[in-house]
Amino acid sequence: MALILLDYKDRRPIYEQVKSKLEELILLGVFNESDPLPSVRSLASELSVNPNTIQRTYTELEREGWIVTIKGRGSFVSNVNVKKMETEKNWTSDFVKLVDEGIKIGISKEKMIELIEK
Amino acid sequence: MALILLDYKDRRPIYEQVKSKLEELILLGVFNESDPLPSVRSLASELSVNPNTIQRTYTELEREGWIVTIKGRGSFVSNVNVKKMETEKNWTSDFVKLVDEGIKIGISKEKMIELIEK
Amino acid sequence: MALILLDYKDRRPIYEQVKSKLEELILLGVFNESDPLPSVRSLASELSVNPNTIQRTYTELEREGWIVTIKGRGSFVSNVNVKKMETEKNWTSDFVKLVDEGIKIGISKEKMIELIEK
Amino acid sequence: MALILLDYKDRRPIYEQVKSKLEELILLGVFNESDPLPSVRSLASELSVNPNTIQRTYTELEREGWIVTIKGRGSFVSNVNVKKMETEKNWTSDFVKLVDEGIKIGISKEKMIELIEK
DNA sequence: GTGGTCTAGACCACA
DNA sequence: GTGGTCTAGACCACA
Repeated sequence: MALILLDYKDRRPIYEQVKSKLEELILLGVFNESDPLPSVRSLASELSVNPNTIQRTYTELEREGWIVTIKGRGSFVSNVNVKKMETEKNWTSDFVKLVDEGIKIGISKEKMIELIEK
Repeated sequence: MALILLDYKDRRPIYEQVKSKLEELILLGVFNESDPLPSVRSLASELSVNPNTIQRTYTELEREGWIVTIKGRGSFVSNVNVKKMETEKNWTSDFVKLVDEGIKIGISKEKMIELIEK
Repeated sequence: MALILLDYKDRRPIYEQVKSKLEELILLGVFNESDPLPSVRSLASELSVNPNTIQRTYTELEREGWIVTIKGRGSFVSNVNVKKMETEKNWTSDFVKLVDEGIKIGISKEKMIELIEK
Repeated sequence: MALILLDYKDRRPIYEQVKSKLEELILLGVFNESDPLPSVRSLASELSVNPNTIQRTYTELEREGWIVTIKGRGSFVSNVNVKKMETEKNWTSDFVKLVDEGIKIGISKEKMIELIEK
């Protein structure tokens, strides 16, 4: 089973879809620190997209510190814990803000919890 | 006790701060359908801002269907239930989206519920 | 065949629907000057509505000079020509205004004529 | 020659007169998609009105999708074709309604066409 | 009294 | 330079 599926209805560019899918896989521990990512060419052919598109994904992932690329060797996951904490902190801040807003407009905590458990 | 307090750390314009405060008060039932809102001038003097600023708040609230204004008479709350449903629907949609995203990056439902109950 | 048909989808009050139907019938010459209108009761029962509703229609028609009511005799069409001219004048003024506006927004006279002849 | 002339006999507020004049100019193709509109301040001084008045005109034009405003850059015409279709549709609907009403009160199609060609 | 519009002019953010 | 917000204060229509 493929780990990455492109979504035709998603209006973001492909390189960005692939980028956020890879970030998710790293955060979920499917790829761990120092694990090699698939090569640009192999991932491109698996998804039937142009290698340039995947190249762009990898370049951006490296720029943001998710992976390191070693010439002639490949790309490897890096800084998992830093990234995990960063992402979790941002999400938590958004979540708390939205919960506060919900309370202000009269939505009960029970209703919120129900929405989560559903 | 004043119902509305301006927050100088809030970077939104004053007319918008007052607007969202009034929306909250309507959603929470502090102002009910057909209740008169304070007049433009009286609210302006209570908050020590220019009447034009409050005028703008009321114009936008009317445009969005929160209140109806009768010339020479004043402004009155309108459509409370419609607005309640609209606002709740939008909030719920945002919330569900954020919860999904949280799950994707590995945040447990327990952690989310904890953030709500805190 | 009944001359007046109520329209369920019309959101105006019944007395007003009947009123404008009667005005049309007078303007079109179905009822001529001095002709008697149906009695309040007979028209009410024909349309299956409350006589008070038709009473209101007739009161308003009299107030605006379309008919005269003679106690014990009934209601009669009056001032047909005055009303014809008034109505035509108002309609023409609206029409000319709308045509001007159409030209301003780039609608050709040919297009307008086509809309009429269709 | 000035493209916009204020009409002191027009009882609508200035900001609204200017607004509908600009809409006409866009519909007639005097301003095309992506064209810059005059800046708030320059149009205000050209018409000898307060910049706030023109500011209001531009804010409403943006809210209704006629223009897009880029802070520090200026305001630009947008969505010409969408707006053309919208406006034409509304006008046609009003026109057809008025023609129907005219027929009901006994005005001949010939008379209508004459009013248009005059 | 109420809201609606407008002027004159300041100050801010963005580019 | 551009637009966005705000103050201070006038004058109008409506009731």
